[in-house]
Amino acid sequence: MDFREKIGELLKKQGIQGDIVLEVPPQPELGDFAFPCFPLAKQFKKAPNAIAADLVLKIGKVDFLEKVVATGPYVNFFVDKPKRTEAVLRDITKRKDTFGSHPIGKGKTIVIDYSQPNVGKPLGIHHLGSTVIGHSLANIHKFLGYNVVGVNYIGDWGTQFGVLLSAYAKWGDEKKLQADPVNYLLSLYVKYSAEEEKDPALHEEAKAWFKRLEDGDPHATKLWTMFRDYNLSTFKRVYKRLEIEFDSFNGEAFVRDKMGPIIDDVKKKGISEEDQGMLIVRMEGDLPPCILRKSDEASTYALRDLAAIKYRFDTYKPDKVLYVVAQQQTLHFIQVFAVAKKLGFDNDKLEHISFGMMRLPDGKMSTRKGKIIFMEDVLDRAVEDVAKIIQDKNPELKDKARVAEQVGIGAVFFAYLMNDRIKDFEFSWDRMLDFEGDTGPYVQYTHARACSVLRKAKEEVSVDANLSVLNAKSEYELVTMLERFPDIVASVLHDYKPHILSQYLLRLSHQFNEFYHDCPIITAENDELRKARLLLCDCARQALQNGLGLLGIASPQEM
RNA sequence: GGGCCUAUAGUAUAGCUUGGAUAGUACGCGUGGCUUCGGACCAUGAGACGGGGGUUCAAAUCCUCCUAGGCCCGCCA
Repeated sequence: MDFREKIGELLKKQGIQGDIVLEVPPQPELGDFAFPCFPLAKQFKKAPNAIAADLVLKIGKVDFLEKVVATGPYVNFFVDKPKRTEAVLRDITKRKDTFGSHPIGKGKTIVIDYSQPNVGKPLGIHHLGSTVIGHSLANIHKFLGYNVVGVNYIGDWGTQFGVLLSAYAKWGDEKKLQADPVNYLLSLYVKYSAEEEKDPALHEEAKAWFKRLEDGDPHATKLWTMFRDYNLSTFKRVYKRLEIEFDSFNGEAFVRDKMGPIIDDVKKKGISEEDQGMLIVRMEGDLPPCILRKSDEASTYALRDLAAIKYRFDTYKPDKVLYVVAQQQTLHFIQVFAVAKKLGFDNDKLEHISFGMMRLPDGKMSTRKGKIIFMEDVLDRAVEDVAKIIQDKNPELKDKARVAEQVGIGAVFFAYLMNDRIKDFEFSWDRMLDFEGDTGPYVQYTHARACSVLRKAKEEVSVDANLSVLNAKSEYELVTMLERFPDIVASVLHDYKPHILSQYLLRLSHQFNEFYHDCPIITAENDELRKARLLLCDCARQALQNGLGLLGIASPQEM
């Protein structure tokens, strides 16, 4: 039953023209849906209040509506609550894990490029944004029927490798490397960056090393392979912990043998030109040119991105390719997408999903300067803190370590995903390690609480319970909140903003807890009411679980 | 110098796409609630739309100028 649609038809019959936009009144007491009459004032040459009153009289009595009243300039519709409750809860019990999905992506393929850490540096907390946004967008697309290709475009090529190779040639120590490869490589990188500031010649040396690597020098290649393998295995360990799986780890190095055709093509199409030894493509307007090849003939990341675009179009035949990459690279993607268009790719399919900077209270993070917070350290501390709380509040809990992991990671993910991705994010331990109020653990707690009630009820939830007994305000408001879930999920993809779902889950949790406090479930005054409330409780539980899952967050049954 | 983004209580933020009723939430602060299903909870109070113009019956929301902050602007990614 779509009440919106039916009310729309009703208004059309009264001679209302154009798109009928129904609002939801700010207070539930005002009604379920509202029709503002302001825009009609000119057409009918009457005051909006009079028009509203008039419409109420004309509409009269309708079977699916409880009543229709004019409140000032608004026509407020009160729907038949039992019918609405019935429709919503039956849908959830029928759909279960798939509640909220609709197959709008069926037959479509989407490539999502996210996380993309750089080899030579450990995963830092600044990778959180791309990783969790990309992951949740991948989950939601899958949920809506898309064929999703999750690509982790590892930064395993480029001048930064020249830096590592050059540094290793100068100060390398194989024993230290083997003892702790990731941290050792990081220390080499940091040291080289510091020296480079004093002696610019080192920059040229690094570029030269990268050129050797790109030209296939066996020694450079051997070291590169070793460095890459060390890092990749630690990356994979972290992703496993985060329960994130990629379909492809094809990074920049993967496309290094696919750049030739791009060079040939830009030359053939005459869109490139040589400038001071570089190969560039001029942009329209005031945009700076896109550099494809440096004067030493080494590739740039723009060229590699173009090769990756060709590979992805050829291999996956995508309907859309999303680049979940920080806002700083906006210009880069404008340029690359523009060149892609000149090369004949449909660049409407390419979209940069940008997000704000992760910053420290005292400024920018900088791997070069060693100002970096490691992802694993944040996870460890979050999990550790959660473990203490569990020890304190629920010492009998089974599987404590696993639950602590789920809740700790849930807190970190949610802390990032709850806000609009476009805003800069100032990292603070307090923010990451907060488990009360508007947080991931609050939503998880609400879910666990619902599970607890269902467990203690010691009876199966009966799907044919009589729902007309659910008349309390908090019951009905929980139902209307649940009703919104499918639209919320779909709207995340409208702007690729997972925080819409996070915010919704907070509101749903608040609404559930209000219901929980107002309405005894197991100890309800009669059997009929208990069965109906158990069903409602189970439906809320299901929606919370589905929603958290889409954000990549676990829903433990106890915590 | 040019371009992109951001600005909402003490703090962190939602609402801006598609203008509409009393600007929502959390932390912190004040008050209250466990003989009832989990207090990682609930109820309640005080507290906010950067500034100026404009459009409109109506602006946090649209336009414009200004201010402040962040990011980017040919051989890093």
